[in-house]
Amino acid sequence: MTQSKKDKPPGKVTLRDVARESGVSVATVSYVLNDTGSVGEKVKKQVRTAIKRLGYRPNIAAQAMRTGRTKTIGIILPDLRNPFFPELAQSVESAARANGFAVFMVDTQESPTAEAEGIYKLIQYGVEGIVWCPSSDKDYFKEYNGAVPVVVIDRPLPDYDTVYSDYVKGGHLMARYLLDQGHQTIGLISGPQSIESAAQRRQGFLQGIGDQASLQWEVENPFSINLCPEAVAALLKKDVSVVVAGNDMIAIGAIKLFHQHNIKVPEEISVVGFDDIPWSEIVQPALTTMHQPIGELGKEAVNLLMRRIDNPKASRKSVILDVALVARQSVATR
Amino acid sequence: MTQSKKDKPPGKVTLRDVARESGVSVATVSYVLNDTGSVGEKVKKQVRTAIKRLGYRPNIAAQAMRTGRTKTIGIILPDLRNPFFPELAQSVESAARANGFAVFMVDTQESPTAEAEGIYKLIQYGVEGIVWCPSSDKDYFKEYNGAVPVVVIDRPLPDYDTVYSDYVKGGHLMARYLLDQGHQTIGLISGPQSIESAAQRRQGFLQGIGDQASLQWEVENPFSINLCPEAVAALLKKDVSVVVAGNDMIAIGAIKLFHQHNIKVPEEISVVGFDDIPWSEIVQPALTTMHQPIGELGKEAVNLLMRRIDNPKASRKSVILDVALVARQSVATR
DNA sequence: TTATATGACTTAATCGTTTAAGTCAATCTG
DNA sequence: CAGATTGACTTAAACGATTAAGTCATATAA
Repeated sequence: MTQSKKDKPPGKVTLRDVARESGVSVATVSYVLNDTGSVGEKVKKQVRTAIKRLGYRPNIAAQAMRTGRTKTIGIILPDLRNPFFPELAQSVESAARANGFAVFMVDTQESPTAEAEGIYKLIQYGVEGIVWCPSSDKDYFKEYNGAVPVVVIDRPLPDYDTVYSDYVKGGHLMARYLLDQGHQTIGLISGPQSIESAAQRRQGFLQGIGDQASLQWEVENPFSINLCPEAVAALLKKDVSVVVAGNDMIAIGAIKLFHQHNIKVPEEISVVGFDDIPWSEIVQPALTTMHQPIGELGKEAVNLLMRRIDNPKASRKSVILDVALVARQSVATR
Repeated sequence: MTQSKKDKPPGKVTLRDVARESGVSVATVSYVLNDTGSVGEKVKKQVRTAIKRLGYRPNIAAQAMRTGRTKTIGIILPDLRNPFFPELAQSVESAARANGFAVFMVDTQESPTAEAEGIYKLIQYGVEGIVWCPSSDKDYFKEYNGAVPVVVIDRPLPDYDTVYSDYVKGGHLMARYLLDQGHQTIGLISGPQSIESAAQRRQGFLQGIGDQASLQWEVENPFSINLCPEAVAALLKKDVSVVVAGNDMIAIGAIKLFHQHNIKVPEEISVVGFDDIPWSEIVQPALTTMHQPIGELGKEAVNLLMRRIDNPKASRKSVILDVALVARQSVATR
């Protein structure tokens, strides 16, 4: 029993242990840890070496209970298998980490109940804020109103801090580009119009086109690689020179369909997407699309969240990020 | 001031509030909450309605401090942008949630320092266990030895519970398949041989081939879509009928390269991968590859972790999951 | 010189739970 | 009917940190 004190399981070293080791009170140790109070240089040194020697780490749960701050945030995502989200999650996590926060991830797998439960759980775990990518248009936070700071990503909801890309401009740019390339007949597969971001893309695009080209048909499709029968039927009419998809997933679905039917992209029909997900580079032909700064979105979301955590009654703020066309090989010049 | 008690911020309702509201002691409330101790039915009812009325939720930080259990685990990933990991993360998160655990995600972005820091942080946050996908072959847990249960995913490390796919069998199956398809000349781009999983794939494949076909060349490449110059040079020799890649990312890199050089896949050269990541379905031609049950991996990892959390001194256990060939269009019959 | 401020600590209350130990009536035992 | 048991609670001590308030020399001011 020579070292009865020392073989505590690591990570279970407490403030009290450090205090005993360095011969001062726990308060003093806490003061040097937080650099508050007033502590003499000599004692500071002693305490710090004791901390090193014992390998002390503050217990965050205890800290949280005392101060009410958990130094955690949550991120709620619809589906990590959708290639848009991993990058977002990554950027949120790294930005949070840079701010000294850890992040709870909840992937709702598009289930509304999971979304509601996830929010509930996160609040229970005491997160100081939540980055929320809504999977439906339901506002599950209403019932927890103000319980916790929230910033909404990718969907401009009226009651929250939000961050999203300039979809309207994106639509515009895409329209101009296609006109410049000489396209006159257009088919549009837009995303679910109940989703604000899908609606804005559509609106921006239509405005951009004006009466300079004709919209042959338009169908609505989920943001998915799987196309609804109406979309398939429309695509196979082959009466347009370019298909404009609500996002890259839909565009890739269209490319796959064309390939199955031996329709050459872009020689016979051009296809464009929106988002610039990683897939758009590896699909054949590589997809011309509108780049969204996904990483920036995450970073900005965390910024907004930190701002609101510091000042819960700050006025609502939205940040809108810029988009840019990336021309690859899925558009032909007419 | 009619409702001075009721407008506490939600989520800030405490046991004490419930106790006051229902006219019993906090202990009693705790007992009905945990269904321990002995409490009369009538009081139970009272307490429960008080809980409902006030919207009480236990404060996990406080619970954690008292019981030492945080009901959280961590997952450490090398890079969410690598399409292998989102699905894994998703399955881990949902399995954890099913067990009543929340999960901290840390994406190290392949940085060893981030990996070390992440582990450190997770322990500090008091996670009860960690699912670890090592990004290098460094064992950062050694220094925290036993501080926290760990299960290693995808890489069979000797000192931990591990879960991975049957890479050797996968290599075998792939070899047999290619032989069956009449391939005689093979080029191999294997993954980093310092990584156990890459080594096992290679070994299984080579064994499977035996002397029934000739290995024209072999190069080592990171698990990435970007090919090293040696790999590019080898591929462009066009002296093989099939290229066997260490994983799907490498395979897709090869397909891209062939496409750039107008080499037809699979007509001129066949390509196979390993993993069956989502990308392999959308690349052109769709990739023939070895399916790993990624979702199962995550689920099993959580199982192992729960087992070890319940019984920290259980004997080491590894689970090896089955693989299956999925034949798509990137292999031609000779 | 006496009062006062300052610096360097310590004491102890507190955060929201859990839980061992106590209390006290009602019930059971012999 | 006295003593032991049980059931239904309450009291209070933790858990590991933070921090307001207190103590007590020593330095400064008047």
